[in-house]
Amino acid sequence: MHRMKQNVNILIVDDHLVVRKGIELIIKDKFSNAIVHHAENYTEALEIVKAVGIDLIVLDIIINGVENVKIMKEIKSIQKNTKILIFSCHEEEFYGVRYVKNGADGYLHKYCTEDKIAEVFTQIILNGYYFSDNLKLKLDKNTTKKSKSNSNPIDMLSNREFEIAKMLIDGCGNLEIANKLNIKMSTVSTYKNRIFEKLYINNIVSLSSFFKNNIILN
Amino acid sequence: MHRMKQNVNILIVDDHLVVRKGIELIIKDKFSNAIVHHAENYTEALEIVKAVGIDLIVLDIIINGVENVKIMKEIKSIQKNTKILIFSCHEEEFYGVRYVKNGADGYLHKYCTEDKIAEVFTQIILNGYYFSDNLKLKLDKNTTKKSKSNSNPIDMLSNREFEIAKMLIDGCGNLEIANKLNIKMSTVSTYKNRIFEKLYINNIVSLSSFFKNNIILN
DNA sequence: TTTATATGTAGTATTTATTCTACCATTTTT
DNA sequence: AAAAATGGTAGAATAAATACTACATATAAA
Repeated sequence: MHRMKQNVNILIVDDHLVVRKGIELIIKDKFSNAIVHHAENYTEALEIVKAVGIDLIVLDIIINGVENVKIMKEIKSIQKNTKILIFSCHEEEFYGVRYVKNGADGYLHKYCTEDKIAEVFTQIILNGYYFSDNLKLKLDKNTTKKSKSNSNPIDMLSNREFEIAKMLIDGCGNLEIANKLNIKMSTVSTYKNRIFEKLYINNIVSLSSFFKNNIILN
Repeated sequence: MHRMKQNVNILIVDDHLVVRKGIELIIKDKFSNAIVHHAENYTEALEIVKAVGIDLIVLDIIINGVENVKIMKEIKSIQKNTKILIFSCHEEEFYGVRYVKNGADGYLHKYCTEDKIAEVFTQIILNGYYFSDNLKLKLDKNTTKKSKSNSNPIDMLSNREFEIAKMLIDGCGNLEIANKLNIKMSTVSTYKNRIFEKLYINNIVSLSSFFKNNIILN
């Protein structure tokens, strides 16, 4: 049977002071036993993780940043029991699976109530994780399939998919790509869909920033 | 000579609870005479403006929001002395001129220190405005010379074009945009063309990197 | 105060993109 | 070895995007 530790060390990582303050206020209000630490960037965050025994990290994610994944791994390698809660203003629907697969123990949208925050924090501290029902479902689907989750998601693209992804990023339209590669446009569409599915994205802007942040272009 | 009113009514408009809480905490800490109101959307905000004499509104600009400019005008039409401070996580470099030209009395980045917040709030309450040096410069250029040539090309976009550009960057499709803005898809296409022409580009990836590259990070 | 330009908006015809299904040849798993 | 994915490819129907034209109104220029 679980019991809440006497003191819970919580680290809030967010580059906006007001957000940190806001989270802190809510946490302190609900958990009298919480010790709240602040970090406004990943470097600072890692220093604190190294110095203090952090139970829960509230992490703001930079969309499509490779840093996100990297930092989660670093955190876990320093203190494998530290729980990571992604607290983002981006839709769980699109990013949840990817982050959980890469080490997050929970995903919470910034647009949520005070009570939700309390609930999620309690759950993640007591049970070690918190996933919405929707996210649970998606994770199930995804786990049954074999996953190369540890590596770069872009590695999951086949050669042809990769080739087409690059052309899309270059601003080529489907028809143009079809002509250049001597395949049908519908085929290009099929690839496009598969690429988007594999990377959990849904538009070309995301694709391009995804690639840029992973420095794989060319 | 100015003197701080006995009570200052401040309205914080932001869809994220944590942000509102954070701002409130800082404000209350610095201004004992502040009465803080919350609104999580524009409808709520307008109701409060109508009901209470608001001195200062802290307004989050919602990217892709139709409402940004419109709401500022509505606020001013209800209470022309209400000061509007844009408090955004988006670069002033990018949005500042546009919002100030449309009614904002100040622009502050969410990424700022507690002291900066205090300074800006004080200034805007006492003097009625706050602009960074950089923003002042840009505003001058934009007012005296009408040459839009040496300023940011993005400023050449009309409000509507700008609005649509942002939505495109966010990955919205034409139809989606048309529905959100209650206009025809062909109209969106027209805008898209004009945007591309004005910026000498021809695809959305370029558009997004165009915008990103025009953001001067602090 | 005309004139010209910019802006917000559509209609329609046409071009492109997407969806959904499907096929076959490799790989991988079981 | 048999079963299940993966990867490369389309066809056809449908949906979405674009080009081009057009027309008020607002705004700036002459």
